[in-house]
Amino acid sequence: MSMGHSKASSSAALKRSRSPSADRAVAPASPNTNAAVKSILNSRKCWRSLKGKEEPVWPPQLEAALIEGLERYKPSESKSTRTLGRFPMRNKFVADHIFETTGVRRTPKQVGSRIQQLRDTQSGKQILKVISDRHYEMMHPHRASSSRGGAGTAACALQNSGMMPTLSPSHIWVKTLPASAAWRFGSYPPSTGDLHSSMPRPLRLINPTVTFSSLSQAPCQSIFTVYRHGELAHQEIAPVSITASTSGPAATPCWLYSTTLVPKYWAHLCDAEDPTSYAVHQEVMRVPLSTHAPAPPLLSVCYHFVHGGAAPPQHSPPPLSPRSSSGASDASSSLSRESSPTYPHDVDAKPYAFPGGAGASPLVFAPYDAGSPASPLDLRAASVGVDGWSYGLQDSFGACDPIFDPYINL
DNA sequence: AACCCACATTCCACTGAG
DNA sequence: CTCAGTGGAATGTGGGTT
Repeated sequence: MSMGHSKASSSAALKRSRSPSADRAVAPASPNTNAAVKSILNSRKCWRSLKGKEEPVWPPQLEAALIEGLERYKPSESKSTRTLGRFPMRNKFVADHIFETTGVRRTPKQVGSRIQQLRDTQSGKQILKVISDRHYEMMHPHRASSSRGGAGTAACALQNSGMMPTLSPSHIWVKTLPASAAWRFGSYPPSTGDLHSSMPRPLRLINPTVTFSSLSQAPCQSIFTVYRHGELAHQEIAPVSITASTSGPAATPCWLYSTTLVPKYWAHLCDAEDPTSYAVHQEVMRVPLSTHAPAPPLLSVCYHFVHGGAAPPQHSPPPLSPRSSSGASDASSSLSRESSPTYPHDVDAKPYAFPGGAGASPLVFAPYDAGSPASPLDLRAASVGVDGWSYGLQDSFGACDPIFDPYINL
């Protein structure tokens, strides 16, 4: 029988190499997808490259797009779906999704092959099981989810299996202009979910000092990973300074943690004509770093740069099903509630109610005071914010809830 | 040399349109 | 009924590791 598929990638994979950045190279994606992808990446032992190229066949960003595509896929009602337990057009959907999100073409056959591989790994099996369980439930909504172990997300599978690797990042969108652009005021209404800076500026006009707060003091450092077009571009560790503040709720003393965003790379970002091609992932880790029992980061944030005049991508970070189907950013989703790891923490996790912020909101984004254009990229408690936009964290230190669905308070 | 692993290719069962 | 299209299991391939 002739194959009905286009020939899968004529360039057979001939080279293997160590992960391009397997330890932490996860392209910025949905926090939940990130968790799943991280687990998959952690279980990978080596990477094959396309023939004649250094490019891996399934680099982290494609892996993320694949998982994301699987999450987004909704099976159509068909006989084959019901009787065979198959998912019609799933591989094609995923292949298209990969192309749409990464610009890289992978054939449905390659997708199928990769999925087959994933099924052979423990973490991949868990992830695929949860995803396919949800697909089954879409086709058989009357069946109780418990019969198949419950529907959820790939990340949920990891958490349930105790494999949740790390805290998933919050996402912050920084409206920016090309390096050569003249700075002008402008704004657009925020979309849902994540944080957005209030006005577009060239990066060089932003002071890259990031400040956040906690009710307790713990020495830590920032690990920055810079991605360009989803590819690892730079990595560095930066110190975090701690200062005392008395501006907490009801005059509760708290600590302000300050760090510079990618200090060795910031100038490079400022010079970039298209800063939107970059994303910066920050993880704040307790120091000294434990060598025998790797701790999850205290804080994980992805900074995205978007064109000032344009609305930020609605799909990035791509929401996962079932959240994607509703389009809602739901901080109380079952996922977020179920996903708190049990890592023992010794740091306070008390809420910090910022002025004007919702009591339950993990993040508070305070309005910009347009009076001072010397604007640092100021991520700090609203009560001490001077300029730019303010950013506060609740429950972040030690709580490690992977979902920091922020409230935007503009 | 044997083994492992990532990925490609082949084969098969099946659906659905014509 | 035929056949194109599809998903998935089985098998093949080739480079790295032991």
